[in-house]
Amino acid sequence: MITKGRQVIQHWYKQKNWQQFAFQQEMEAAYLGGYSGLLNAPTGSGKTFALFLPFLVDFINKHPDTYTTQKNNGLLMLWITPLRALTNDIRKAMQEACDEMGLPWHIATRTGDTSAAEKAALKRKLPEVLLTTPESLHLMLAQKEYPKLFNNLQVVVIDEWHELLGTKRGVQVELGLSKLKALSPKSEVFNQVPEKDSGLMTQNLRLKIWGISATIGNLEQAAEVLLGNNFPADQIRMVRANLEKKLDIQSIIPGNVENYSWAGHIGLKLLPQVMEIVAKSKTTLIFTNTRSQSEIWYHAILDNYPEYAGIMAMHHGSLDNELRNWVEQALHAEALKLVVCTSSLDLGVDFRPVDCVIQVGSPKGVARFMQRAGRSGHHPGAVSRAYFVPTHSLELLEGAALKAAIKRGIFESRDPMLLTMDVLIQYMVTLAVSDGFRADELFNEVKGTYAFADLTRNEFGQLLEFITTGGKTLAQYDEFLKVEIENGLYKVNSRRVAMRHRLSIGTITSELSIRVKWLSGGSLGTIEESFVSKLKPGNTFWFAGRSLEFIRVKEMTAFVKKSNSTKGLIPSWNGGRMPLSSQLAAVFRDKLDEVAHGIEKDVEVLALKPLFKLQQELSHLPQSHEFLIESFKSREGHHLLFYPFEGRLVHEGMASLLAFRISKIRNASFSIAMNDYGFELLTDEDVPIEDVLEDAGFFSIDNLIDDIQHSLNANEMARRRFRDIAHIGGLVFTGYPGQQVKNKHLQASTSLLFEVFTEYEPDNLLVRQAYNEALAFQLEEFRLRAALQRIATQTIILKTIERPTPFAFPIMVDSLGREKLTTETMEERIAKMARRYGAEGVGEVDETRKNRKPGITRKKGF
DNA sequence: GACCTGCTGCGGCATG
Repeated sequence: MITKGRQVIQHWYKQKNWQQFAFQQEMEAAYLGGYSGLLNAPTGSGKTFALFLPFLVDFINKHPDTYTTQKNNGLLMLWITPLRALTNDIRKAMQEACDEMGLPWHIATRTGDTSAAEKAALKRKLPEVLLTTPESLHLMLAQKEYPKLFNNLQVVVIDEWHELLGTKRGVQVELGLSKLKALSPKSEVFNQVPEKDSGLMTQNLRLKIWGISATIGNLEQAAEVLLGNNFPADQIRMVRANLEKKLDIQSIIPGNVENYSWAGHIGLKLLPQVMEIVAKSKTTLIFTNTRSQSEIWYHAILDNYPEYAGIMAMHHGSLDNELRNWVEQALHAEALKLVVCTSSLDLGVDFRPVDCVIQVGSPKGVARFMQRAGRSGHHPGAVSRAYFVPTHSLELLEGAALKAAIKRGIFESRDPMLLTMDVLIQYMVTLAVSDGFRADELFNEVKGTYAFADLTRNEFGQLLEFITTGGKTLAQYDEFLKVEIENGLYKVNSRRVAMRHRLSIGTITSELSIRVKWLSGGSLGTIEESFVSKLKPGNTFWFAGRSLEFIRVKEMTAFVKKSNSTKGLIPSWNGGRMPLSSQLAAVFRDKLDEVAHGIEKDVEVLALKPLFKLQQELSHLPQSHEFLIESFKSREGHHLLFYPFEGRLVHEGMASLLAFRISKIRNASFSIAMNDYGFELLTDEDVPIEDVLEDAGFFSIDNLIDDIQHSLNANEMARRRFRDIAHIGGLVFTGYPGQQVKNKHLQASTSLLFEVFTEYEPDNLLVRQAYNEALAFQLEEFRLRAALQRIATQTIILKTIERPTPFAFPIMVDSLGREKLTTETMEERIAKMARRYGAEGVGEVDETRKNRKPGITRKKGF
């Protein structure tokens, strides 16, 4: 028999003239069956309705006669997204559906954009559906009597779970869910875990938890993390959309690879080819890897293709929100033909008009490239078109690797974070701020999460002590005594502490930046202090796609006016440095192995043939069982080049490690340079590399941690990590909104705390976390270990070379920028380098490098 | 306080 709910939905589908996909039906069955789990579906696949509609069917089935009149049902569905903008879009879609079906419901959002009045209204009258962010959920948990809000809660949805998984925001979500589970009726089932598929379903578990995730390498684990390790295994389902998305990927191949840049990261040489594609497409997104790169590209297009003025825009994270919103709307309205952007457009609203995506430079990962490619061709059945633009010759092989990886269905995993004590401390204080908590209860709830499954009672005790007394070290400072214990209830009584805590909920930390404003008012975005300090009044710089004259800085604001000059500096920002993912790196090595075996089925490989031929002549093309080391002498000293093809972070760690191990045999100091493919050790000493290689321990993983601690400034890395940890854990207060505490002070205070802890309480959990994070994320220890183990099985090919090879050249050029101060421009120096080594084959280096000033001394290994 | 190519994301008071 067809239920009332199904009937209503079917009718609605018909009116909409929509078809229901198989996975949507599967999702509905799982939902109505009372399951929780993970929906694996890409954006633009109707995933929102795949979850929302079953929820409506369920409700209508339960209230078949009153669903059109019944109001004030309390909060039934909580929908969490990582992006504020998404909450608004989804709200609109849901509200429209409810209106059309005659449900008199209120769908609301609650984010940082919600006004105080609206927030108060939400408390008085709960909406049926609330869309919010992880941070706002925790702010709700910091309110008095918060459990009342969730009295009627039926389901929590975590949208874009893959984006949160692997971050501290993800851990925050886990903790939030653990509380919602504990509040839900029959929550005791969470402590009795039946066998999976035992056939005995734990009945009446009312709260359902569903995650929505794009495809990642560890979907099963993603579901485990989401639901926690105390979730009844018989109530978990995985629903996969399996929508065949047609993807058309092409690499843009430079006309003459031999003359294409051997090094560089900007890629402007291919501008004409790129613009040909743009001209042929309706709407194009050009993705660049850095904010300054998008400014550079935008500027170059305006210079060379002035006809794009007015139909082209830019989008990146340092531009003002107003500007970005305008761009997004204009994209929707088909008013733009081209947008140059960074990953700020990776996620978010669907831009239907977009029919072409161009990726400039390595996307560094398969999943990221897929995500971006998917921004084009959103119509059902449409083909997503994506182009890859290499910024230097060897990068072209990444194009072949990307295609192969996608064909093989390889995706990166998102590794969940474990035992992040800073996030737990923040959560504990959050609960203490509202209704307070009892230690044993909370310990059990928290143990149910994936992140804190291994938390010991002793560690938990240390955290309790920390928030009540400041712990061993800080006990004498009042400001760390936040939480009081009253009859076993941990509670914050001070209004000041409570207020300050609410102000600092969240796990995202960022540097203080300088706002760019017109003299006449109106803000453009933000730039960094270090860039502003280079400017003198009257200087011109390019930002937000405009030529600006710098007037002055006042109170963290740089005032500017319009400039007519077409030349000017382009700001750079200090963003994160992403290494090539290990999955993409592995396929890249496969491709290289094919090359070494003379397999030339890829257009990219075919185009690169002359380059590889030269590599073979000058040195060697390593097969997968070989590890290439090149050595040569120059006026600069002795160069050793290693090629693990394992991403720059691993190379940085391995370079320091090997330098340290060499120095144990022979006293020498090294300069280090690296890119995603390999690294260079440069020294004045004549290192007997053959002897060093004979030493079995050279690539060994024995004493790895110890050697790393000696070779790298591990303390410094941990100290920097500790800054964020101290912020999140609430050890420092970053100031009231609009009057941030100066960075210098914060640095000084976190640095001081780090030292105090290290000295008096070396086993402090937060300090330990800082070291662990440095090891895991800065050094990618796990990957480094795997790489060393791989190398240990490979045959080492040591080649003495006369001049830099195609493999070596990009690494050496990267190191140029770090060399001693000279008056030569980058262009002159590269030309000189090419001449010096008689590298006729060496193509020109990227245009934009010409203007870069040489600066700063070369980085010392240790 | 280092970065030299270097991303993204959120949140926020005081008061009788």
